[in-house]
Amino acid sequence: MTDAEAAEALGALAHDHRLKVFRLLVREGPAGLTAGTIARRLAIAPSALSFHLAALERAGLLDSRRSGRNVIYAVAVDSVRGLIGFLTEDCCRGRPELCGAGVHKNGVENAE
Amino acid sequence: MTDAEAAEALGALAHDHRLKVFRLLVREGPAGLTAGTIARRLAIAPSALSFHLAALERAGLLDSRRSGRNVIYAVAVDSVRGLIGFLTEDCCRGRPELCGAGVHKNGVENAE
DNA sequence: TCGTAAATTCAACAGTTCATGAAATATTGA
DNA sequence: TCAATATTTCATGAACTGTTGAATTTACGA
Repeated sequence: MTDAEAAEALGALAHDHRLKVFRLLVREGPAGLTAGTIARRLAIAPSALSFHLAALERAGLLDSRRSGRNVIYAVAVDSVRGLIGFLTEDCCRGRPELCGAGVHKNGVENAE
Repeated sequence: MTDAEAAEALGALAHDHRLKVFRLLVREGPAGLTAGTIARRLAIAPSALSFHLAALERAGLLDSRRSGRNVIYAVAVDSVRGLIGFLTEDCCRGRPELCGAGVHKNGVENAE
């Protein structure tokens, strides 16, 4: 992943409507939702939603597939994992104890 | 974390210079680097860097502290973790097997 | 083939963001 | 206090982004 690709993905998420769409689709998982369902649930005008879905898809965060008259959008799981890995790459120069990362390895999370 | 806070943080990361600054500081960990060092390493004009550091700090992604004539910037570890958690919250409605999340629990990562 | 539904595209406008370089502020040591 | 160093602030203009509603495209069923 290049800096430019990561910046595009982050920019795609950096908008209230798109972030809500993204989080809604994260919850749905690979099954996804139709554009119409998303528009109704989030009360976003169809043309605005289409604009935002296109931005998320262009950034690689969503995949779409047609199903009859509907278009189903779903989160692109691998891209999201790639983006998160990119952000935390080589954290603390490989000494995760410096920032408390890595506590997941024994299944214990910080209380918060 | 609210949608607006998350969107601000993501927007702060959605720029080539700021993303490079952030990733550099992730590598350095809590020790951080001075503004001047960052400017030199990334070849960014001081005034532009200051603008970008301020955006990252305003978004809660960096902390700063003064040390003599220098200002040291370091990644705000907890905020970053909070942001990532926010993005993946309730992933696949709690069935991580649907998207392959959770494989970390046994220490095995997807080959990629 | 029509009519309807679902989604996308388009153009215009308002608002926001960013690079630049000059000026200002903060800190140190002579 | 003065000069030097580190950093920030500010004004400008160019480029980009998001909203709106109308028009268009695609698919389905009668």
